[in-house]
Amino acid sequence: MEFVDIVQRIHPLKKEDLQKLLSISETIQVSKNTVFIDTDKLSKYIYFLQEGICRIYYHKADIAVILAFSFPGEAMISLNSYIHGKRGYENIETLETSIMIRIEIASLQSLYENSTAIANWGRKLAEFEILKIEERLMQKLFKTASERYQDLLRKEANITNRVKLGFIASYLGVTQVTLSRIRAHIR
Amino acid sequence: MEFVDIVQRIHPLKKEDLQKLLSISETIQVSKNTVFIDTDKLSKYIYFLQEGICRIYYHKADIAVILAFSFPGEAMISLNSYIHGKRGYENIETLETSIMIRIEIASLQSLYENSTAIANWGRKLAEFEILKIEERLMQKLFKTASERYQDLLRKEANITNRVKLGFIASYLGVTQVTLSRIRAHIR
DNA sequence: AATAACTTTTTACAAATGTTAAAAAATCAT
DNA sequence: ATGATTTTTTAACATTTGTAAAAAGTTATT
Repeated sequence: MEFVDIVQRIHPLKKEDLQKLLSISETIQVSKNTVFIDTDKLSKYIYFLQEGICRIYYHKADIAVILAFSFPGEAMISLNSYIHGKRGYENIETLETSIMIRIEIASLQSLYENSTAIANWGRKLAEFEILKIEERLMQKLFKTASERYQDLLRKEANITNRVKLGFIASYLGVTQVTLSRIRAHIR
Repeated sequence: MEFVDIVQRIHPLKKEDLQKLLSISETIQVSKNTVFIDTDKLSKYIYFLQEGICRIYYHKADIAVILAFSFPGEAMISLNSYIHGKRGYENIETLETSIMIRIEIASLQSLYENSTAIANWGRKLAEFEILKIEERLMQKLFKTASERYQDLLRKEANITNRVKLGFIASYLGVTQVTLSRIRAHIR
């Protein structure tokens, strides 16, 4: 998906404002298994995934718990860095070599202060992030691991070929043994 | 907490912009056990709780699952109404007679279009909501029901006098039987 | 092709939570 | 205050999920 389309889908901008956003964005390639947003570090950038797949995870004691996978078109940020300019909690890692657009948060924020349209774009960006997280929470509250596994397959049919089952089990909030039982049961 | 303080804590506004916000807000009293945001209905307002306590809940099949309690100072909205202007999923009900400030969403949105400062206020409001939901999700992922119960007591020591345990169990995501076991174990 | 390293499934058993029902305790209304 | 209603706890049993270890399957490397 083109970055311009990702931007316009959030909140339509006139050429002039769009140009301002594009002028502070750059496309980068990140190789496989690279942690580009790191717990306890300040993240200077907001990223938009264009190609590839990433995992967002947190550390609980010594094990990693996967909160979500990111697919093309989605924004990826360290929430605490973006919102408070402080060190964050999430790790985000590429699971495949990925292409993404990054924007320096500081530059974006100065656009927010100087353009009503871009401030509203930033508002819609935040609002859509609310819906994304809300969706995750709802899924967690209302659906069984088995249902969530089947939802994931429906959304990304070949994810089991791209992401190992241990990661998917972590995302579902069950052990890999339980996921194996779910898989055995579905067939 | 005064509404002006709630507003300024989200994002400081100059007198002029603050005045615009105040001019479209009104204080209302809502009596106990009133559902003022209702599943499947469009909610025309955003609310800020000044006094009282509310529960945010969803219906799963025939039972209600409590997502959160709202305390003074917090915003309460039907997310889908606020963001998409469509019917929402959450129910919000007063558990005590409450005082709240309400603002018509449509009026607020026209302020967003015409004031950069208020657009940025709306952006910060959305960003803080992200953090609130993120916090809920994190608690759900990383903490046991027992830990979350103790966290709740630490935050609102007398909540067990104001909210029945069946509601607290629903919020914790366990049955009331399990909550009784937790309480018996803590003592 | 063979070995090593990693991933996934299976098994057996333990621990935690749910379900249902009943009893006990607390609260409310007259 | 007393009986009625609601809320909370306890008990017994069923079900689900976790833990640990072994087996089977897959992928990478020499």
